[in-house]
Amino acid sequence: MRLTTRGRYAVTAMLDLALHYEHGPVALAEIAERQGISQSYLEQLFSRLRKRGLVDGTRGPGGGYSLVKSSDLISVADVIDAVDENVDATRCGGQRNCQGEQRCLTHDLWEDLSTQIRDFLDNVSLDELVSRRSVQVIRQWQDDRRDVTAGTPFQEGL
Amino acid sequence: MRLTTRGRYAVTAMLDLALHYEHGPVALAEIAERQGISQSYLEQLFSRLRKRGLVDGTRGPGGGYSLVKSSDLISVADVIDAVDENVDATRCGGQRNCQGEQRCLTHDLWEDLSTQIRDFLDNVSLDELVSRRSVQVIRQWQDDRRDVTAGTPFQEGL
DNA sequence: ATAATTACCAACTGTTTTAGTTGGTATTGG
DNA sequence: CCAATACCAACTAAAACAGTTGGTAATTAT
Repeated sequence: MRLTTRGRYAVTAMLDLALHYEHGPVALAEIAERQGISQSYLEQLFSRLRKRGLVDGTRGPGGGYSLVKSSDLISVADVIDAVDENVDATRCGGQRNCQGEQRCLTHDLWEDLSTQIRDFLDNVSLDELVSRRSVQVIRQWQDDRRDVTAGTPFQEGL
Repeated sequence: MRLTTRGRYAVTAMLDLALHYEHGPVALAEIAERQGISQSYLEQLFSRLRKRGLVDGTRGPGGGYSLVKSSDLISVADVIDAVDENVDATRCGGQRNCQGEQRCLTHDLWEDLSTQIRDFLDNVSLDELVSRRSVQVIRQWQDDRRDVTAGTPFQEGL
């Protein structure tokens, strides 16, 4: 399992969606503003998320994205997998037997670690993240801020 | 804790060193040949490893690198830390409080995961890797191959 | 002394990935 | 019809990665 910043972006965006999709679809522009991620970069991420059947897009005014499954059925690992589908065929990127007859010395080590990471992320659902207090605090902050200073983004965290 | 391919290279090289340093210092040329890593790239990695006090270089013919501490006192996490010292100040790269007042939504998640990974890698010593059967098998293969086809590298695994 | 062997060092290079931009088309609600 | 949205492909700037080049310094063997 690869861990990239793109994966982190995707999880953040999906969590934002999980936090706001009760009132209908959420526009990417909203997520982009709240989370400080470029909208067209989000488009690329959501294109992959949609192809993996995690989200559903509806066009037109009032449109946006919504979750296909309920948030307790989507794990963080699901999101990362959807977005990091790229496979690094050249090197021993983790899940690959390095070359012809031989494996690299530390192959098993990285495979063990990868399993460990996957186990961890498989067992964290979006729903669980939503219910964390630390998340709720930030949600409140972000939602309030948006009401006051709509259209003036300055923060750009993950 | 960041996981990069550079870290993997470093761990592989350090493991090679742990496997061969009994007969005195090991030249980078040897490690480069056995593990299929470019020698000057290894130089860069060992420069960092030396500054962290993990290895010691001796110049001149018969020279090379040796471990400063015994291999059971060097963890995989030590090696990775030495080599990935670079800090990503701009984004929430893991150990950083993302911006002024606010943290990113998933900050705690990544911090938890990072702790998990560190716990894992802290508890794997080079010595433990040396004693793994999978490592011994590859070691045998690599050492044999070198005796026969010295100077003809074709494999380039991690 | 000299030559060979090694570490050590800094600057440069090609490739890939990342994050973002630009400029569109398609669909839909008001 | 118009505005808002998703959807799409091609391009771009910057960074990271892996490696190269061209050295200097120290040490051993001859």
